[in-house]
Amino acid sequence: MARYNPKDVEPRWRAAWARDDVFRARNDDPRPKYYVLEMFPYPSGRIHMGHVRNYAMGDVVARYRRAQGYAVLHPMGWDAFGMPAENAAMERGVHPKGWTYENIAAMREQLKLLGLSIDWSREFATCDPEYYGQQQAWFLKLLDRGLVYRKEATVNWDPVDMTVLANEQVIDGRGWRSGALVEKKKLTQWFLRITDYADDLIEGLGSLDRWPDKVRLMQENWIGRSRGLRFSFDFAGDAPNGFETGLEVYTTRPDTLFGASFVAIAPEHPLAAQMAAADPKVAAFVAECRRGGTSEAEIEAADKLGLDTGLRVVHPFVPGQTLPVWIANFILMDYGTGAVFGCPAHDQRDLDFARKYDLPVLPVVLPADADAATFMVGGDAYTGPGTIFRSGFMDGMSVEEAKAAAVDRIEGMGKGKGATVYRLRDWGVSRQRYWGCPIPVIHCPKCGVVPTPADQLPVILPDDVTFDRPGNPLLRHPTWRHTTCPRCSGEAERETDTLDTFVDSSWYFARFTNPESADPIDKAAADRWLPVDQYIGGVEHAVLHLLYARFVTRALKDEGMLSVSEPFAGLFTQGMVTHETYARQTGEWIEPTQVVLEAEGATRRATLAETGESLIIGDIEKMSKSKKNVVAPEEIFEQYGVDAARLFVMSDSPPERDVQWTTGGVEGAGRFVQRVWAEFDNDAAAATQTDARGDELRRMTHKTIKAVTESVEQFRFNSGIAKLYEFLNVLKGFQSSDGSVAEARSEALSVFARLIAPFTPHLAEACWSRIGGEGMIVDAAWPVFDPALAVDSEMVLPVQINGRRRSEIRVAQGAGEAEVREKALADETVSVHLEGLTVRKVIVVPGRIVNIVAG
RNA sequence: GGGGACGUGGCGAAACUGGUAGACGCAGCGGACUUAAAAUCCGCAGCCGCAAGGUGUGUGGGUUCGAGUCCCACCGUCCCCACCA
Repeated sequence: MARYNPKDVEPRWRAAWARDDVFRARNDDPRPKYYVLEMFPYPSGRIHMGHVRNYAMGDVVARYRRAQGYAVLHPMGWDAFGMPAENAAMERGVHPKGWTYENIAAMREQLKLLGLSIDWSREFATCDPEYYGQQQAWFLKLLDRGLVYRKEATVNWDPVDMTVLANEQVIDGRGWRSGALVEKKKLTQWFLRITDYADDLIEGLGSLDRWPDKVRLMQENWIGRSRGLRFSFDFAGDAPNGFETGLEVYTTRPDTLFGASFVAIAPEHPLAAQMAAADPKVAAFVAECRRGGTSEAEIEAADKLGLDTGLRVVHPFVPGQTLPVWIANFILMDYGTGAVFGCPAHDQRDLDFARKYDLPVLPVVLPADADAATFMVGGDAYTGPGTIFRSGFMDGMSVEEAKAAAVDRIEGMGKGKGATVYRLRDWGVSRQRYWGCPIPVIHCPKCGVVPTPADQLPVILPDDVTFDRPGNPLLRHPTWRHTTCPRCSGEAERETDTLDTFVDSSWYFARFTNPESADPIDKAAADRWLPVDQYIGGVEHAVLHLLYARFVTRALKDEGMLSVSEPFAGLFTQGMVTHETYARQTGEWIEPTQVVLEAEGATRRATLAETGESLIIGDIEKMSKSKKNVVAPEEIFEQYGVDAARLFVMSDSPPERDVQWTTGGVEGAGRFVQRVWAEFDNDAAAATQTDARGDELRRMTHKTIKAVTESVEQFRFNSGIAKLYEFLNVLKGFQSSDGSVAEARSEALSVFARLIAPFTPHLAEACWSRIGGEGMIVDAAWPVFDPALAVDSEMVLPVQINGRRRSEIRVAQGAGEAEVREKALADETVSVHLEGLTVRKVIVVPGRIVNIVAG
């Protein structure tokens, strides 16, 4: 018997799959389709364990569906534009293009080692002109439809990457890549009108029943729909210039209008700007507000600041009552109208502000158990339900009734309208970077913004650029941006901004259906394959990529290029690969490969291999270079084999949860691979008769088929793998030398090989070949579960007395309740425990349990 | 501040719609093989107890014949959003 040598066996099977081109998906394949996709990687140059886990999971699904007879599309590509390539260019003087394609080549080789069932013929990178040129084509169609526009806006400026960031890319006031504090800057930028689809994007979530609730909720919160009232206050006395129709505010609490004691506007509000121009005191205040940062800590610490403008507005419901207009630092210009009315009694921010500046606090919502005469608001605003009081026509109404009544009244007065407001902003897609898809428009001094004519696409990035200075290389290229206007043939300039790389990844799944198409999307191919049946990736894209992709899919559908609204019918968000960290007493991180671990009972010790120096065992964290807790996949493949690595990252934790990489764990997986092979290699078929022992094995076989199938269907790979371990342990007890089980055993081996094939495909091929399976296992059908063969003839029922397990009885399958009851009461151990007690009740749950209630 | 998820052995974790808690793996312990070690194989193992038995799924209550699972309160950890009117 030879030891199984993955280094020898695995490459052979990969070569065999490639030789037969087994994973190529054909658009004219008549079988039902199944599209499996994992979020495509950024070509950093090296794969890491996170990739191994992500792509192994997708491969399990793809191979399982293939075995079930689906026409499976499982493609791979590269999310290849972006900052790291430019950083490399600046740091090491390499060209982003060369750097990127070299990384792709290196990573492709590493990914291929994984033995994934990928159709490599469809591979592309988003930085291929054939891809981004098509992106430019649909971008111009959206421009034509008015879904793309240009405006001056205050944007998030990352001073390190020297580019604009979308709101989604600002985390706690810092750039998501650079970590630099983001600044506010006014720039003319390109936007995609995602807000046009805000409602539809929320509605659509309802149909995504195979998405995690968490992600749907995050998207819903991100879009942030709120219903309220938009209305205008008239000014008392002369209205400022441009505000003749009043000061417009937005509120979700029109029911509290009688409790209003001030109106506040944002420091960036046009009215504030106008007053600042005339009054240095106002100007100074506005400047002070602008200084505050936007990070969490700064907002937490920031005091409410306000300045009374001296202007007053008229209360819409109370004749003669006026309210002061303040400029306040806590009002956001880009939400609602940038102005609110303050009702301190029922809003905490308004209350804090009112207490600071000594403004009236007027309760108008009375909690159920409070007394109207004595109810007061102290330091906490009351935001709960209740009855409206001190509010004229709304008195006695509930909060909800009053909201509707106030909206009706304001609408009747012609002062405003019920309105829906979203937190979601339009998607700013301009990036002042080189390594991205050029925005295909031309700026003509006479004609304005002119789309690049279709026959001049793609607008290709020039290769001859320099990175010796920060900023956008396209802007300082000597010739690239100079062109002629397609309309008037006069001198004109190309747009030098490039598109946010999230645009690239918002439609690649559609391009995979026919990457060769002369149009952006081959509609027939897209109709054939979309939506993606199972999409797999990290939860960090819950609101970025996944929201953008849903939006672009809708926009392209409205353009007639796609038929689906939702690109991903099923979504799975997988957890990360983590590793324990080790550090010297000095705090210096130490790589796992240099650490020796020992255990004494429950105590674990780590020492430095070289010196024996005692190390600190730190937290378990996501593998990262900075903590030095990374394990290189290639070294693991070399040492234990690809299958062992794939098996381990899926076996130890539920797929949605983080998995902790341990040497012991992967060694265990490697041992299992060896034991599986030994079991197959040992097998020598003998006689073929089957008896009770054979039936017992057959029952186990069919129970395992059921369990593993369900595990794969429900993304519980860890449980499925555990069942396979168990199956192997049982199988060992049924050797072919025991002639009576030979037939059942050969069925068991055949089933085992096919069940494990999605997880450890190389090993499965070797086993299949060893038992003389027909063809390759990639083409073998998934085993079929036969319930009749899984039924035990006898079963063991636990017997409880007063809910405590005391004994167990053996009964025939399907035994009647009376028989079970009788047998339970007759049981010897049961009688002992029942001594001195009276049986009051016996509960028999068929096939489950017996509980005797006695006292 | 708002929203959400989760708390099970030394560790990662199982447990279908309420029905034998801890499957499977890691680490551990014992044994076989070996001159020895490694590897491999066989076995033990929640905790307390020699045993009988007791006890046990973050804490405290509740519903139920029966609760890891359902309900209430609390404690803790993690994630998302955040001066969003």
